[in-house]
Amino acid sequence: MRVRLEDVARATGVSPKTVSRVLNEESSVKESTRQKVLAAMESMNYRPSPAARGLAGSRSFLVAMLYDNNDNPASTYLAEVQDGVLDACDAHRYSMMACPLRMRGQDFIRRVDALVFDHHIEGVIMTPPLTDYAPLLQRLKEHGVPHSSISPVHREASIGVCMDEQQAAKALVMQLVELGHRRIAHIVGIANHGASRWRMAGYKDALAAAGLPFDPHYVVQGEFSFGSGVLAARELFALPELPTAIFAANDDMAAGVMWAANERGLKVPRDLSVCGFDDTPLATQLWPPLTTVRQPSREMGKLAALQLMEVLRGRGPGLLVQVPYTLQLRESTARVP
Amino acid sequence: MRVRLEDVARATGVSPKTVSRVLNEESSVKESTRQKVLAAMESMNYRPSPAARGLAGSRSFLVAMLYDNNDNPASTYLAEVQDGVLDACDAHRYSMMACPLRMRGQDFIRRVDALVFDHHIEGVIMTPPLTDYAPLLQRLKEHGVPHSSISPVHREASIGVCMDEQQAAKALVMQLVELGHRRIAHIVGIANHGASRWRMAGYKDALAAAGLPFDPHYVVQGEFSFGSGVLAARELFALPELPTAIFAANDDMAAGVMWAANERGLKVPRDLSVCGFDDTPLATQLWPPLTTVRQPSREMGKLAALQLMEVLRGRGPGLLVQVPYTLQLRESTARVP
DNA sequence: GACAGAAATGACAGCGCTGTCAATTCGCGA
DNA sequence: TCGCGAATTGACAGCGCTGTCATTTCTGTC
Repeated sequence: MRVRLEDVARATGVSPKTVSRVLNEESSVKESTRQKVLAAMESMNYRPSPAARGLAGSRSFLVAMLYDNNDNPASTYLAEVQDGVLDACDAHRYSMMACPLRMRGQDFIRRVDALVFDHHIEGVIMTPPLTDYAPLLQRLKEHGVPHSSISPVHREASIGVCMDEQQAAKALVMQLVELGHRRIAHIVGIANHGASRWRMAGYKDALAAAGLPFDPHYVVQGEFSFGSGVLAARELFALPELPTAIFAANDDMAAGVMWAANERGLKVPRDLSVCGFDDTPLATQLWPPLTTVRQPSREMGKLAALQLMEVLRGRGPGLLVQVPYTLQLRESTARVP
Repeated sequence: MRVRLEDVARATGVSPKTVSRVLNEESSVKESTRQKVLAAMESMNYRPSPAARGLAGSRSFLVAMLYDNNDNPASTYLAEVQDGVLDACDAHRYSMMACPLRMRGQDFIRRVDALVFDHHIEGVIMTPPLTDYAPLLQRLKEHGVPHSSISPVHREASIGVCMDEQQAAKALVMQLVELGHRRIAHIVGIANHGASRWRMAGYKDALAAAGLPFDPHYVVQGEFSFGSGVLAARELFALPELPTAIFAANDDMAAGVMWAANERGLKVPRDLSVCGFDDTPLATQLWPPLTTVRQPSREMGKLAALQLMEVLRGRGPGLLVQVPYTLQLRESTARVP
């Protein structure tokens, strides 16, 4: 029926345990034996049973991708990250379970416990804002589950992947300055997201570098959603002196700004320059196409998963790797008339 | 350490096998016994080990969601479907593996075999165009794996979920007719997708019902992507008599049409009415907001998964359930001047 | 009240693999 | 050549559950 480890052992003339050792890449196997076993596995088309490995050993070859399910602000982002994670899993013969978590209530405890106890998941990959949700981190720590974070706020203690968002935001706003803009507004994202902080910090950095004053009136609170971008823009349009450029902390809000500009009869980029952050597909689907910062979500998912697996395979402590950003200068920004 | 089935048995005073029977909802257990066992499970917080169940029995409590990974046209759609599937899995204590498949090459065979042999998945949920990919269906059949389809082309032989897209498209185009439009163009989706056929058929139905002639010049081939929408619209704008309304087979292409309209200096909806299909988040983020048909993707994912589980639990042959559509009339369509 | 047949329950082996620990073989200096 | 620690390998039990088949306990009938 099924080719078992024992069959491979018999074919090779060694004990099942030795085959098991080869399978698990344990070091104490003579190279010649290893080759023989590998050859037999290959020719017999042997495929280990995850269920049996899970039952007998402690390993399950399962990782979980945890993400916030409360609102659905950027499902494109999640989809891309997930694709990247799956890529990495594929390469290392891991499987991934997608696990949406509701942050309010105790749901996440139940879910995490289920993952750990029922499925013996070996590790976790998280996206913001879960990356910095203390109760969750706490629970993972209690269970001793390694985790890899994508764009976590606390960079010191984390493994995973991040981008220098502050530097990217600064570069983006500097572009606006170079185009002659002096009244540059910023729409902030959800308060406790790292992304909000860094992008805001970059905005301030750029103002400072350009010798422009920081005016709190030009900073409006948003919450990463299209609708909040509309509202924030309306607020800015009510100011006595309109900004000539608006930097929204993500593309969705930037789209909202452009929507509100249309509503108000302002022509982008003639009357107003707009830029966002993330370079979601939306960015090139707006008219005019949106100037933004490309964040390689898929790549980041993959790298985060790879870092996790390094840890799981005991190949090192795991790193927080940094990926480069790219400015995407498009038609939604222009020189001040 | 861990509460095992044996522990529950001891606490209840029955044999492990009986507890197992309760766990698997087998019928030959006296009701009073069943209650006792269930109570014990509850109070001891017993959680069966999927690995052990998978090893011993034939069941794995795993289903796979298969989707096409070639291009990434509508990741929002996939993300919503996946959320729905996860919902259903949660309710029935199943786990889901996300499994992107490349249709070209033999990749899908390797992947499917891996799912079946390695993970013993019990069933599969598929999205278009996989739902009608003969080699895949063939392979699933060979393995005897039940599958549930979302919007499959061949409705007779399938279980899963669908929507009356033809009727929906017809209703949408009828709306345009009622607004006074006579020259209504259509941008078709990728050729072999059921969605393309049905939406086209609904378009024709509406023309016929309104007594309007079908003019092939007003039908342009697209491929569901934003870019293809732009190209198709440019083609239409090159016609001697411009259409007064364009029905694109999905929202992304409709967004492309609006983009091209901007490019061409046409004002939507004053000079041109535009409508799409799917009601993705994009629809409300465009200016003006897009008239479209709401397709409840998340609900559809959930229902497809539920149908699959009905089959897996032997509760019936499985149905192809139909979900209702909703017209979303927004500002991208207006009365002909 | 005895008995056939159905309903409910239990004993036991084993799913395919790995952990533990013991046994064997190897390499090398004395 | 002998002896010893290190490098390899193997024997065996058991992970937590379910399939098979035997056994016990109910039913209802005459």
